[in-house]
Amino acid sequence: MKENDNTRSESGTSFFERVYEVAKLIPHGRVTSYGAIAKYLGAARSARMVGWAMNACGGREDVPAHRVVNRKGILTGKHHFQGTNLMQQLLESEGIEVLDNQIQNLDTLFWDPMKEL
DNA sequence: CCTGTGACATAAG
DNA sequence: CCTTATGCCACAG
Repeated sequence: MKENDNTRSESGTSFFERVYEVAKLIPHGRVTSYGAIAKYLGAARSARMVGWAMNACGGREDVPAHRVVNRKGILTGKHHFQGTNLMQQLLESEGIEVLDNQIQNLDTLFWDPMKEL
């Protein structure tokens, strides 16, 4: 095996797609954090990549990016949605309480892929 | 190979 | 919770 596998663009299974896969696994009415997803993928320190993956998701409506928030439960990425309040609307539509861009009852709504899967 | 980037996480103030 | 700074890592060019 070559340890020097620069640019692992193999098999089309990029780190990004894995993020999308996990995002799709998020149950309705639940939320998770970028770090949790990153950790589940084996890259706990790549939480930023998770967010960046979402940025690249553009168009992948299959990816419920609105269910992914930062550790505080704040809708940090809402700026990337088309509507300023679109993200919140989506969350509320799933029965999630959102106040001032922050998810309420986060401890109850939080969904950890490491724990649930 | 190097540089830039980014929707985080953590620490310190 | 805020800002500021640092780390960290994968990907694009």
